Amino acid sequence: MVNQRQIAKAANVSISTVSKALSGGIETQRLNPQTVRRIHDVAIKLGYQPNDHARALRTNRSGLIGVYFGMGHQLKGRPVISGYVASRVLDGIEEAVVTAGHDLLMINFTHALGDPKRLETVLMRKQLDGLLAVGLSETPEVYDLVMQRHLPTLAIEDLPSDHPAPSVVMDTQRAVHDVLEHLTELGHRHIGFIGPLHDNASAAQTRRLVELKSQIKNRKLPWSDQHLVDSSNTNIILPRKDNFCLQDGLVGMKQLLERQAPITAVICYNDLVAAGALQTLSQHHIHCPTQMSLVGFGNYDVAQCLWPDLTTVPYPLIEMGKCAASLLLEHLQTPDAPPLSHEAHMVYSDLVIRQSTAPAKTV
Amino acid sequence: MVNQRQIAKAANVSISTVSKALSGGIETQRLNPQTVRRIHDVAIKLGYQPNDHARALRTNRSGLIGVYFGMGHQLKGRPVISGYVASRVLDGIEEAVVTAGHDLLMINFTHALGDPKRLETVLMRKQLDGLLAVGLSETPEVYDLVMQRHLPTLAIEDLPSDHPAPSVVMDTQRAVHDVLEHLTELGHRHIGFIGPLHDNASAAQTRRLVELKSQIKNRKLPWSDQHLVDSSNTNIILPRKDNFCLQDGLVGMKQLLERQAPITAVICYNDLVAAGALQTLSQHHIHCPTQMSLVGFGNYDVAQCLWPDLTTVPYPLIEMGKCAASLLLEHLQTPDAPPLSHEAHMVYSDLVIRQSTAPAKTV
DNA sequence: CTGTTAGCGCTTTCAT
DNA sequence: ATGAAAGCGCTAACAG
Repeated sequence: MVNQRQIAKAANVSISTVSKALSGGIETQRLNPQTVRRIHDVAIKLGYQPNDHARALRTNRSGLIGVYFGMGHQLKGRPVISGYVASRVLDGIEEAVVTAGHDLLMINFTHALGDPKRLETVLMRKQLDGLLAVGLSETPEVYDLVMQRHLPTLAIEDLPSDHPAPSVVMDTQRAVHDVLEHLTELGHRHIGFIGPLHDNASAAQTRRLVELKSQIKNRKLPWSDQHLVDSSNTNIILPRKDNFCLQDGLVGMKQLLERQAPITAVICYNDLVAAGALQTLSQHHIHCPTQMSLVGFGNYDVAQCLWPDLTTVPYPLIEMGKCAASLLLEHLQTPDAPPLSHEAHMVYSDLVIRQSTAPAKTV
Repeated sequence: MVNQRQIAKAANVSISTVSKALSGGIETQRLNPQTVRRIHDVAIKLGYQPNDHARALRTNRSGLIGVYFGMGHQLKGRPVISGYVASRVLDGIEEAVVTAGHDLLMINFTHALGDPKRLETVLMRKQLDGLLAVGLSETPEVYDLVMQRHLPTLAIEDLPSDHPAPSVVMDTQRAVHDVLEHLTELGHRHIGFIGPLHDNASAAQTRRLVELKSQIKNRKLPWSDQHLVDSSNTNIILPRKDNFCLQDGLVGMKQLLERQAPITAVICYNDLVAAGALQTLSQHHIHCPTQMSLVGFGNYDVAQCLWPDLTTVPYPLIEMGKCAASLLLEHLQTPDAPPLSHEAHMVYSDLVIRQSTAPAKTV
């Protein structure tokens, strides 16, 4: 393994000159350009790569960004990273972090559910430069920890409600707006909503319903308990099995139909739910979209595999990961930067209109 | 940040005694148990955590495992980690690595497609202890690199065909056996196969077809070009868009039907393809499973969302990741271990029988 | 059983 | 414009 000493010897300079020449910073400019060039040439010829551990030890900066996933992403020992949300966010993060020349260290709690100690441990041992956190709201201790240690941190999507942290979130308001705009343009007025039928709705899922209610009210569309199915409303709490979202849709749509309300369009809290709803519709011989329009959420792969394929609001998770990572890295690269802004950065993506929505039947 | 010196002072011992006491190894046992206990107490009271960089610098072992994804996982700039295969494998790896007290460093080539230099760089800078590689077959240079550097490496699923590397793969033979057993028990004899209709079949996908042909022959089932649709066979090469697998199924099943062969069951190279095939069937008013049985591969989420839901062979990717990581870590923890065995470790998971397969029509 | 010492590779004053 | 030297926190060889 070639180090600076060997370069120094080969280039006939001292080891500290080598360090300065290769640092690329202001120090480099103070050196004789010829010396710098010579050192560079030697370094390349010898195939030099700096030792990140030595550098980290000396400078207290590791070049590592940590990724933390809250407990919601690993409920009941289920895998974390292959989850819909986690994998996409991670993809965005990875792209931005690697592009910026940093490296990504996975930290999570698969084996220590709800134990923020693990994060603290990694933090101390690995000297993380920053943290990206998905699902902070469930573990305020983690938030306290990073604040106390002044660890630059950005929350993604799911931030502690009581302490507003620097964060990147989806623009739910706009999403709901676009869905309602689309449906009302098609002539729908009685619009139903199928929400989580289990006891573990995420902050983002909750936001969707709150926002929907508010905008439905603003638009003066009809709304009552009849239009909504979720566990607050029905006392149905489905077990959270592998296919729990699908079940929510199957059961939710059944509920909705039994009520015989004059609903012509249903919004589902995600695409899997919509898939379940679609199955219930076809079992009841109700044709989608001519008799009932359906809107999903997320633009999952499933959305394209169904027939009819789903009109849906994409959940720009990759973008969100990328955005959060970029903001964090920019912050880190600015010396004496002011603390990260506590206002949420909004990310959005346009409604994808497919075959599951059609004009409302004119009665 | 508390270090060993502070512990030494507080416990009235020398710094090297602290190191020995906390090492947990054979050195610890040579010390006075009382001293060890005292040092431990102090360490805990002060909240000591070792500095991994210092340790790595000193010992040349970083405690880091790298994960490498080959180019197939990031075709045309598409995201890597959120891919079906990558995310699941990663999940298994993460679990095993973190359980064993190591940490996971993401390395990949999102921004340096086909550039093994990037791996080399990370290797040198970060002193990786080992590597887990998914998709090695596409980049033999990477394989050469790790061999040359004696970096303990385990390939997952996709190994270089010419040089057999230590690897973990799915037991394709058994998978195909179980599918054929199931179908023949149901009375099917004319069995079709829809393979990749694009020019980038993975090694695993190819293996499935090869194995199928071989076992069909052994069972003396009818087989001809009529039973197969893939790009070698039809000159159809679909563009690899977002939903390319679905398209393969849509188009592939159409081809198969046009041939009017007496096929009663079709195996698809994955569940998304089966989803496409199902759509084509319903457009042609052919009922699945009574008129045509369908078998998928992978047990994707989609498989459960379809109607009928799919009989499918699960692809035990999480298990495979876990298995590979465990093997690697075990190897690393054994001093003077012999090189990793070059024989492939097999992982398997049982056929999931759902609604898309039924007895063959007796003509 | 415990302490002294050297040094891993790098950055960073401080001198020259 | 360059070099000498100190030291980041830890481990390991050696000495006592």
